[in-house]
Amino acid sequence: MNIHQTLPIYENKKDILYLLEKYSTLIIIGTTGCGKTTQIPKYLWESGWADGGRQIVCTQPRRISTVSVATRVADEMNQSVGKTVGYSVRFDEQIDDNLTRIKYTTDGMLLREMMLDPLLLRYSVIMVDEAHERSLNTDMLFGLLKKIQKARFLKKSENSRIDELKLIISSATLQVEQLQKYFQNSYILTIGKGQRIYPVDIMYLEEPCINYLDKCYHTVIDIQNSQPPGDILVFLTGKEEIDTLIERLDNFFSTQKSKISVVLLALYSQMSMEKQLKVFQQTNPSMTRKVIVSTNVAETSLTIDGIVYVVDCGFIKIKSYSPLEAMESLVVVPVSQSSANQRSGRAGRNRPGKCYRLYTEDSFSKLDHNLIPEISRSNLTPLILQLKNMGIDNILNFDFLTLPPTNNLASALETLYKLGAIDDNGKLTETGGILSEFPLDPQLSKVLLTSQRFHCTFECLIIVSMLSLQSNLYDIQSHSHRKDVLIRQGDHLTLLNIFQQFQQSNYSKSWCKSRQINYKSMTMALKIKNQLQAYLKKFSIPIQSIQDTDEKDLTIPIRKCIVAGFFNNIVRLQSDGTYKSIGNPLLDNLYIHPISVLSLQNSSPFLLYNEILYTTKRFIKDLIVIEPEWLIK
DNA sequence: CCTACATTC
Repeated sequence: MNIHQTLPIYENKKDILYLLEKYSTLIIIGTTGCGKTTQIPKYLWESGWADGGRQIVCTQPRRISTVSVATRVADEMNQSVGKTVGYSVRFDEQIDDNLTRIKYTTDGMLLREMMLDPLLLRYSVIMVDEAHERSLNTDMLFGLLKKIQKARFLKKSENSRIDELKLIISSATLQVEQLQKYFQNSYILTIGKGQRIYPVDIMYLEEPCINYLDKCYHTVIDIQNSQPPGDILVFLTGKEEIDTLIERLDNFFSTQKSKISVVLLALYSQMSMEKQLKVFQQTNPSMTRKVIVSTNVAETSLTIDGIVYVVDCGFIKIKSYSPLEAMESLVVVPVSQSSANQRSGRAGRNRPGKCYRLYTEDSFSKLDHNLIPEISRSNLTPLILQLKNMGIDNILNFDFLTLPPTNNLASALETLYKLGAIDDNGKLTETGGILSEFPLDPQLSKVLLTSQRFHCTFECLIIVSMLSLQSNLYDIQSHSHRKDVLIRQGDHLTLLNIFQQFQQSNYSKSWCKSRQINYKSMTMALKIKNQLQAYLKKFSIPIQSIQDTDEKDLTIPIRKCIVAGFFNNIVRLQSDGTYKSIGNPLLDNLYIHPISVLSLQNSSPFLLYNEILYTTKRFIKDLIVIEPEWLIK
């Protein structure tokens, strides 16, 4: 028997093909490992869905899984990836325009494609995978795909060359009634459990615990002292908790003698690749026991073999957005039932396992089934600009699976209006059209676009690339490691200097390391810069440097461009030494974050910030000094 | 003086 025929999905092959002929949308429920992601596109290809130059596309929420699944499917077909099976993610593409019939891509990439080909006519079937995660891009895809499906259905009657668009929505959880109602003429198909999943014993606390970090500590020690060999995966909410637990466990185990020694490993996405890979290194289970203390990365993004015990603290750190303060922040909230189940499932990949939930069974039953979708707790400015680009003028009428809070929609529209991206009627302007094409936050695109007028595109391109990094630039906060790169006039100019010196060092890893600058972040900034450069060329924007002008203070034009994008983020010095927003009365008592170069010495009456952090105080960071008269425009 | 989940174009 062929190995692929042992996957549970094989039994459903005929059903899937039949149901897809009959219904417009097929909703497939199947657990991880059931083979839906790898096998369904292949079945469709075999049965002719990619004939006549058409393609089958399958979207993923993440880059890594997109590349790895495409590679695996190509491998199963004894081909290299980029022939019949290809992938397309940002910065990396393996597609042959003539040969590729099955394409894996990120949902963000498919959204980009829609801007060029609004009906996505090359695709006969679009499969949206991991729909239960409800990522921002997945939710946006839902609304747009539904619209495309309708439009193609209507056009089909007038133009025989246009095909109906078939959708497959695949989800790991059972809560799909909402999806079935949402997609017309849809059908739910449940696929048998993955054969490779073993049973996991779930243990709850008798009494709720006060300090879950403490409870984690004792639970790990108990497992080590009383349970047979097998690695442990602990879920916590963030880096600091992880480091604390590891330190405490290290102190304990270093004084203990036992037959099986313990290896303590942290896991979070900010870590360097080398450190992450340690988690995957095989150890001899009769000699050592790995204890991996992780954030949510291990719940969805990374899968580690050999885990037998899972310890679940019951909490998760998520993004939350306040439109009134125009501020995103992170909050710790109880996990959802589906997250908890996903976490416990990590214990049963290789053999039966155990999961210790550090809360009571009663608390579990009271948890929400799913978290609030990301679209309801995000800044929607970029998303709405993209919708406007696709001709969706009335955002309130857009068919969101979950309608985001009206406040978030309103504040996004207001920002777009102030940026000049939409007009009084809410229609996309010419500027807005250009802004939406850049793979950037609209405010950053605006800085870049404005730089043409001030002849400093070369400098702004670098600053914008550095600002659009989502991860930490500095490994250690202290300035003392970076004295030679700091520019006292502001953080943006420091970012520019860091990038240029990094380039002069020939992109040296050790140059970064000796200054405690994150190398991963710097290489990402370089990739972003190169990509943006291509877009500038597309819009015929020359990359002029301010150095080539006869400007006296070279920083003034650069600072003016930043104001053009971030005019909402201006603060004024008050008599007590704190800053207050000039536009938003809610933003008061703001302190300069110690990581800013302006924390070293500053008494400027007006500053512009790029970020507010709400920790012990409200801190503003990524700052430059500005002149109030620049604001009148 | 310092509280960064995870993603994506």
